[in-house]
Amino acid sequence: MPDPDVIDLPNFLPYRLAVATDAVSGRLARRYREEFDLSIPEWRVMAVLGRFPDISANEVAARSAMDKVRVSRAVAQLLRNGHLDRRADDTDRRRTMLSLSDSGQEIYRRIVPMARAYEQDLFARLSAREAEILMRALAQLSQP
Amino acid sequence: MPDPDVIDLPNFLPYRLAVATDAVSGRLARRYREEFDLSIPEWRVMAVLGRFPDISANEVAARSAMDKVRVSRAVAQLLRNGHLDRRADDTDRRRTMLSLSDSGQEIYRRIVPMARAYEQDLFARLSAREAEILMRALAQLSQP
DNA sequence: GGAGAATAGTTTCAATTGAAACTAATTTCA
DNA sequence: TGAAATTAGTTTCAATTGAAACTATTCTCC
Repeated sequence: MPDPDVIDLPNFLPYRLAVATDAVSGRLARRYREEFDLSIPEWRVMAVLGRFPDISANEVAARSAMDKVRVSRAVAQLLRNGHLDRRADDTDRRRTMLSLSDSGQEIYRRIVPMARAYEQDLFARLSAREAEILMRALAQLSQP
Repeated sequence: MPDPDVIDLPNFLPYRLAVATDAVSGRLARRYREEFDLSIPEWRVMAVLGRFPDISANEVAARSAMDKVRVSRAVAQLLRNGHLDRRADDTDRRRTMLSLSDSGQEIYRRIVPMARAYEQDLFARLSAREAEILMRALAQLSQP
C-alpha cells in the first residue's frame, strides 16, 4: 500500500514511460547516426517516404508525429545529403512533392532490416502476450 | 503479414513509445508549468527530494534518470525560486545536501495529488491486467 | 606527507527544438 | 472579380539540452 502523500518516481507511469523511451530511442539514434549519419527526424521522414512515396511535407508531418518545422529541417538536411528528390506540385505551387532519391532508397533498403532487427531484440524481452498488450496500451496512452 | 521490406511507422515500437511519451509528458509538463511554474526536471528533483530528503545533487541525479548538468540547472532554478534549501556537507565540502524548503514542501504537498490523479486518469484507459503488464514491459525495455 | 587520480558540481559551447513571424500561393465569398 | 482568410513551407528567436572543459575538494598510495 503506497503512501498517498509521496510519489515514488520509478513507479510513476509518466516517468517510467519517459525512461523507457530514452533508453530505446537513445540506442537507436546512436545506430542511425553511426551507421547511416541520420537523425531521428531524418529517419522518420525517410520511413514515411519509403512507405508513401511522392507526398508533400505536410503529409509527412501528419504521418510522423512531427511538426512542420521539424519536418522542414529534416527534409532540408536530407536534400543537402542527396537522399531526397523534391518537385513542385503543378496544381498547387505551394506544395512540393517529396520522394526518396536513388541514394535515399539505397539507405532505406539497408536501414529497414536494421530497424526491424532492433525492434525484434526489444520484443524478445517480452512474451507475445506482453508485446501485444504493450502496443495496445501505448495506443491508448497516445490518445489526447 | 507485413511487408518485410517496408516499415510502418505507427506499428514500429520505438516510434510508438516516443509518441506515447510525448503525449503523456506533454500534457503533464503543461500542468506543472501552469499550476506550479515547474519544468519536468524541476519536478523530478522535487519528487526525489520529497521522498528522500537531504541527499546530494549526485544522488538526485541517480534517482531521477537525469545527468548532473540537468540536475544542476534544475536545482539552481529551484533555489532561485526558494523551493530548496542547500547546506554544505561538513565531511565532504564538495557535496551539498539538498532538501525541500517550506515553500518547496508546500508545492510538493499540492503537486503530488495532482500527479497521482493524472496517473489515475491514464490507468483508467487500461484494465488492471494491461496496466500491470505495461509497467513490467516498460521496465524490461529500460534495461541497457 | 604529497603528487596524481578521482569525484561533486558548475560553466561553456554548439546543436536541437518549438512558437511565432514570415513569404508565397490558393481558397473563400461578398 | 478581388479583398480577406487560409494553407504550405521557411526563417527567426529564444529556450533546453548534453558533451567537454573547468573549479574545488577528497582519495589513493608511494
